[in-house]
Amino acid sequence: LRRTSNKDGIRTFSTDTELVESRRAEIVDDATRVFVKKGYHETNMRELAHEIGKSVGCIYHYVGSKQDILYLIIDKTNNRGEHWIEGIESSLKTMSAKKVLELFIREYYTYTGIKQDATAFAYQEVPSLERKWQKEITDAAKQDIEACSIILRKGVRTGEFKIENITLMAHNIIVLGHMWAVRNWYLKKICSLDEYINQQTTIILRSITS
Amino acid sequence: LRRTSNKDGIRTFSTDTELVESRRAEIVDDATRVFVKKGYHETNMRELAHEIGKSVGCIYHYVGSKQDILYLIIDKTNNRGEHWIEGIESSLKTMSAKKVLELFIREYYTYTGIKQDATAFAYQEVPSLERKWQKEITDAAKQDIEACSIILRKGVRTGEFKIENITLMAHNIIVLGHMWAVRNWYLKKICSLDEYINQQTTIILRSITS
Amino acid sequence: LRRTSNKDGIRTFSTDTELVESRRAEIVDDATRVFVKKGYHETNMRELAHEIGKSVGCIYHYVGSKQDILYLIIDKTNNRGEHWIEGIESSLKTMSAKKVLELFIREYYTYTGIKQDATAFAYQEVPSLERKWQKEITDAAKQDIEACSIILRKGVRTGEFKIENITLMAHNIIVLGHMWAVRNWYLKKICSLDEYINQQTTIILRSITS
Amino acid sequence: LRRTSNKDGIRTFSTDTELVESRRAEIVDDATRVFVKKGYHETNMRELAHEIGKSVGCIYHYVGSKQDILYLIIDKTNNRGEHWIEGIESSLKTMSAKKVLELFIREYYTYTGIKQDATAFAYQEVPSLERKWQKEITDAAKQDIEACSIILRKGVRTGEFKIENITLMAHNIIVLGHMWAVRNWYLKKICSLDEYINQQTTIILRSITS
DNA sequence: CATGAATGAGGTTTCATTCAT
DNA sequence: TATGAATGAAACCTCATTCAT
Repeated sequence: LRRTSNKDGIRTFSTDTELVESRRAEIVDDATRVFVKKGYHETNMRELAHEIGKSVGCIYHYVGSKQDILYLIIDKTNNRGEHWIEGIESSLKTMSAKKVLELFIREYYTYTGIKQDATAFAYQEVPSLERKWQKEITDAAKQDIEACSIILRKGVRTGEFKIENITLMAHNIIVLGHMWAVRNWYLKKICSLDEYINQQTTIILRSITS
Repeated sequence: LRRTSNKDGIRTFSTDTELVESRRAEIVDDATRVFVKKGYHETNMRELAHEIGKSVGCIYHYVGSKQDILYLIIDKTNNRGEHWIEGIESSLKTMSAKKVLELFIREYYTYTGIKQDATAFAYQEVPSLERKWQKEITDAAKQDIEACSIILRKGVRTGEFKIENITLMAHNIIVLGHMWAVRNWYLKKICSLDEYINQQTTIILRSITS
Repeated sequence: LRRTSNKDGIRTFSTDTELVESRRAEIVDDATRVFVKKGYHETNMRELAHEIGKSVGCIYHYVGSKQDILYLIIDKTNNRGEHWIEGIESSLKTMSAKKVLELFIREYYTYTGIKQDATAFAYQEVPSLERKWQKEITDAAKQDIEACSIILRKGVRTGEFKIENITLMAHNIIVLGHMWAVRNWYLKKICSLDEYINQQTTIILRSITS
Repeated sequence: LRRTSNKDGIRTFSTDTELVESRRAEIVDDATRVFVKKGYHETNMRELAHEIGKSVGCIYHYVGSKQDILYLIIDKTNNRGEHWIEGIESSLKTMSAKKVLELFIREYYTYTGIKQDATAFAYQEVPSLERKWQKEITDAAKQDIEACSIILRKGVRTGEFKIENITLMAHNIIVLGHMWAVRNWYLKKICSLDEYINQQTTIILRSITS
């Protein structure tokens, strides 16, 4: 049996693209749960298969290796950059930068909070991806910062914001969003996600409002 | 299997406490370098031994397992909480909270920056420690936040600062320090550590100055 | 590390009970041959796997450890107590104790003689089992002696035998059976198993016939 | 440092024969205790050294390898054959074979009983000696049987005994002596060594008295 | 002579991956 | 397509032995 190769560069047995997509979605979602709970390196394929209710063989029909699953999980937490940018650019036409920033923070932090496990997991496991994929992942990550930068730049241009280093500020905003997931073991004891969003928004705005 | 154990609960064959201390220090320092470069899970004990110029057997004289090394590395990046607190409390007697905070940020970020690799490594690998040790590590981590909180509380009391949620703010300050290490792949392209410290100090102060 | 375990408390990855039974039977039989020839401690798992024509991984599907194999081998030479007792009790209803004892000796010694290697091996290796299993093994061993005691007691009651210490005599009969295997390096030079059985029967009967 | 070689063919660093003898005696006696308790294969040299209050290096000054110690232990439980024979032959000149046999059994069983641990240990570990030494050990073991045979032969000649197979009978007598040690886990619950000797003597004599 | 730190080959066991069914 | 038994390379760790002190 020859293995075919799809656009992700991840091998499959099946050529039925739709089936591959749907099975992969199942595998990735379930594996995220399992890996987050037990750890990627600490979970072997037999356990994974058992936990997600599939056979080892079945998994390998839709995915070329264990690391492929890791890649798919991490990739899924990241590939939103373009998505944000589109929305932001149109919003900026009708709203103040401050308003757009508030909305962006709420949306981004909520989104990250929903995918909390996967986000925390990504922080942890990116370094064990092959270098080739690390590049893809970090490129995607840069898009989030770029999206945020667009808002900040606009605000500075309109005089709403006063920011010394826009990229650094955008970076701060993005990583503080991630921290809800990464440091949830600490933060969940001091506030809810909603409070976190409100309070961080206040803090951020105070530090950039001119 | 008679092995003595020292205060860390980490097994060793040697009873010469001083030798154990010094050999462990060597192992931990060298292993940090190797693990950071190649990854903890991706480096096997033979490679590690070769890279650090010791034999496998020699390593296992001073350490009970591979994970013990991981623990010692992570522990070393964390056990400073009490240290900060002492200095802070005495400084607060003679300086303004603002001044102490500036000094604290500079010191903490510099310290974290020097141990950049170990700090980033800790973020990545804490989840693969046994639960027992995770507790120890997170307890130590809380002390850093507590140290910072002391300064913020004082500033609020003296009216220098205006802060809605002190713990959250302290948490922000601490994690932004860590981010220099964790996100160095991105940040090093936009500023130096010194610039990072200066700019973050400005941002933080703007967001809390009353 | 999810592994199911069957009634023996010996771990396996398979849930197919029948397959487990049959593969274990193969492993135990073949391993007995190999261990007897090369020694348990002197044979490593790679060699064992090679000699029995299975892969190392395959062995570990059906058995949790090397010592499990040792236990299964030793257990197999022992778990017959109940079996004997049944037959003995029914025989004693229709035959004289002397006749039953003669038959028992012949059967027991023949059985032990067939499993010569395993019997000798058990004498040698029981001490290297964990204490928990040593108990199981010695309990099983006691049943053989009990089986023999039943015959002797009956004979004493009917006046056929005159025995000072029935348990000791039963013990003698059983261990002299084992000795064919354990001391075969010596005994095989002086008689055949058949001669051994006949002559020991004569000796035993002379010492207990009233 | 070259290693010299003494008459046993066991290497030493020291050429001071007397010191070697006395240190070896200490090592062998203490090691017997340790190996009997924890098992030969289950005790490593570090543990052994610790338990017998010597350093690893010190042991290796007087003994060439771990197996050498095993050999010396086993050898010590066996090399008595000639000793018995001498005494027996002179006794037979003045006493009846029956009387000499009684004395022999008492002495041999007592001697074996005193060295119970070493005797049991020898049964267990002979197979893990190199073939060359196994030969030496079994040759020594044969001398015990030969010693006993001399008595039986004399008794048959004088008409005191009636024995079908003298060697087998001698073998029985010897191994029943060993069994006190080997099966002590069972026998100690049913009689004392003294009772064991008395009762076995009775049983043996009943089976050979004409 | 005595010590015990150091060595590294080799032990047992795990586990990603394959492939016959 | 789906299964899970089988594979064997490679992981972690042990331990008999050496040798500088």
